[in-house]
Amino acid sequence: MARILVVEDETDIQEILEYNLKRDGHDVVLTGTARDGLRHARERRPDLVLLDLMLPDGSGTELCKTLRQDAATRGVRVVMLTAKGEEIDRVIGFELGADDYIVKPFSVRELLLRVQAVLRRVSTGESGETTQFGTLRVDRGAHRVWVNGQEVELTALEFKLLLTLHDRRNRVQTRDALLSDVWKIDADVTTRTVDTHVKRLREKLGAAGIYVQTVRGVGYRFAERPDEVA
Amino acid sequence: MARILVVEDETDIQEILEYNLKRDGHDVVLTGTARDGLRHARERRPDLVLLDLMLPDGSGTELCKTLRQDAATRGVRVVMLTAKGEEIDRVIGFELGADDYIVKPFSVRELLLRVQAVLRRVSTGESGETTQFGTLRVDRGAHRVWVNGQEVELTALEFKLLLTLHDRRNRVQTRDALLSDVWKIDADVTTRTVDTHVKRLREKLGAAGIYVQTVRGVGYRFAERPDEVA
DNA sequence: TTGGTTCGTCACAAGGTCGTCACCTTCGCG
DNA sequence: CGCGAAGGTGACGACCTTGTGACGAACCAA
Repeated sequence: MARILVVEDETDIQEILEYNLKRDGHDVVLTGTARDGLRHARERRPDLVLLDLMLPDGSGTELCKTLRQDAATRGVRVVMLTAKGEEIDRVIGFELGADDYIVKPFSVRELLLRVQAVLRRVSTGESGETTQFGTLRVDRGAHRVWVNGQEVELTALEFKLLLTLHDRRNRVQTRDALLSDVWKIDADVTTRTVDTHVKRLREKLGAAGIYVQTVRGVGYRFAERPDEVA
Repeated sequence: MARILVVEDETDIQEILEYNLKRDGHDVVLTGTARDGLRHARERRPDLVLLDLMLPDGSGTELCKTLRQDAATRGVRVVMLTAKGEEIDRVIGFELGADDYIVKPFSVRELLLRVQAVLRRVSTGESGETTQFGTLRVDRGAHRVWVNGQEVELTALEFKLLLTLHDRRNRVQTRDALLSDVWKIDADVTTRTVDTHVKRLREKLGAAGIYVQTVRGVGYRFAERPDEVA
């Protein structure tokens, strides 16, 4: 189905990834170091690299950056794996050019779904960096947002909130889910905080604010139109 | 909030789990053997199974595998409980498709957080969450409903009621069964409340309201045609 | 330090939701 | 047909949820 390179030093995680990815019909190669990872990536040009943030011989972020810049690995998709609490978040991950970002411990299902999603974007030619959604354009890497071509200034938190909603569009997100995905692990905030930031986000998005929909008694949903067909 | 099956032979752990999960608003059933666990899982279709690795009548890994393969328990989430030192089985647990694992002795807080996280993925993770039933289309993830392509706005409670009826379609649900499945655990309401909400649901579903059928003296049934029997 | 920005919380108001009740309609049965 | 019971219906009030503006703490750059 796709060629996937796993760069991860913990052998049990390696095994889990190998077993499940192969079961999903992928062609899997395992490496435990950044050096081997880069070599394999250049030689084999995998479709996707699953990349641990913490590696024995260097950080995964460096490798990620290299993969992005190296001509030999142009077009390779990168999904970062990070342990909870590591000083990186979604936004930083995206700045490095990662296509997605998964926090350990992760559910196997979730991982497979994300991998599928990234691969799907590859095959449909959708860019990993910027996405157009209705009148809204988002550039993850540059951290910029436009509504009808007009740039909108968002704070880091608002941007992250928008990304999270956008990435799970057409799915209701409970306030708790948003809190755990957008806010820091140790953040001690109430669910009402989400409301306030949703309000500010809508405000800044202007006309595109209607994409952020309230599902009363449940949470928020990002969708194009009220009657959109799922 | 969710139906949780605990398969664990140590009674003190059982008690801790039961107490805390119930306090979190979950509906909890306890079993101590793999056999009972499987039976309950098939009958009750819990949202989540908390599964001890070491059971008196067989390993939890076997049960996990069975739960994954059995059509009657499709979609059930599994969280494995393992004693320290059973590290090897951690990998096996993931390979078998467990959604998470927790090492004993665990902090109650951590357990509850993990359970929450896994349950949240249930409602947001799965793809292909829309089902077509006659003229009715339901998207669980987005919390949206269409009748003949026209979106219908349901409240959280109405939506849950519809899902519950739909999931047990062609089978009569007594008012009491609906109350315990749809309403909060501590809800103190009369069975007539169900009637009222069925009425509101039918009203909003319009033409598709005929799917919600009254079985006089018993309860309600969700079916395509009035004479359909399961 | 100072000034500006960002963010979390609060209180309030508007409106939505839900449980109940009284009354009406329908059904099953003789 | 008439009766009683079960279920449908409409209305209402209590409660809950969310949007909103304001405020102060924390942070940061100059």
